[in-house]
Amino acid sequence: MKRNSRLSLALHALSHMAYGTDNAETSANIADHAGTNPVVVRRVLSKLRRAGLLTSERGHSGGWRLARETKHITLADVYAALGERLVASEQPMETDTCAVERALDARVQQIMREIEESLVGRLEQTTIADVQGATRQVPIHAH
Amino acid sequence: MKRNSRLSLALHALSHMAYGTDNAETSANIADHAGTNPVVVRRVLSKLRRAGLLTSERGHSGGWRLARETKHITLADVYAALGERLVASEQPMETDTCAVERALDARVQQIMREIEESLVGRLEQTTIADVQGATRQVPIHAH
DNA sequence: TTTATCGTAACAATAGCAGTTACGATATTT
DNA sequence: AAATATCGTAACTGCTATTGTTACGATAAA
Repeated sequence: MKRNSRLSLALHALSHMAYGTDNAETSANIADHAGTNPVVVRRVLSKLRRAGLLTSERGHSGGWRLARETKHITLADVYAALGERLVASEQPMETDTCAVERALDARVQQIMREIEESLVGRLEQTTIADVQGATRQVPIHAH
Repeated sequence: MKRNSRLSLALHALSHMAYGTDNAETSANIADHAGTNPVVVRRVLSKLRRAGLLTSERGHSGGWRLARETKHITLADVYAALGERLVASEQPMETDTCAVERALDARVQQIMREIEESLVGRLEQTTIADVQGATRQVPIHAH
């Protein structure tokens, strides 16, 4: 995995869990399928848990479960849960520059925020159910 | 500067140059105003030059000039010139996984590409002239 | 009691990127 | 011609974010 791995890992994991039987998915299992490490999976999914998108159970036969139907989880939910800001970033304004530069800086940051908002708007239009989409009818088998 | 520094530096520099007199802007000058280093500026602006967004002249009294009017440079032009891919990334598909996983992977990547496209669509809606926008009437002075 | 699992801390390895120095190439100015 | 200013670019350093990994305690089922 490389860039945007958290977001794509999250989407991967959520979609994968949606296939699942009643059993909870373990982070080891998810990590296997996503080609990464159980701890990395737990790191990412724990953010989704804090945001109420899924639940986890400790102990023997524990694991992860979706907290809602896939069609009620949007990519914007996931994006927010991860705290991602792909476009805008929170930069404290420089105070030692002249007025023109400060104004220009503020304007650039405002534009970036507007584009970030528009990205989030787009993410709201897609759900995890949509991500499953075309793959949903593929028969389930033991991996 | 920190995240998305290349994009925001590019916007900063382009907007700044649009204020300019007939004289070319030097990378040292731009770097000063953007709070960074001349080499960093040249690194970023040379990509914009290769994309035909601006020109540069070497030698005494050389520097950078816009190649077009600001209203004919969109943020999508800049984004493409920089080769940025904020959402999607070109990941070679894993070949050693099972069919379900491959299908899911492909689907996630497709979704990311669609969102990337939608981001670019949004960027096409804004020009450098728009970035100047509210700051344009601020009087020019010697910095 | 054993086993499987999450939760989390700590650390190592990596990658990407900004910053910096240096210097050649080039063009203007004097 | 010489001096000067500027870009173009390579090479290197340092920083930061991220992923990978190990370890271990807490917890719950078998």
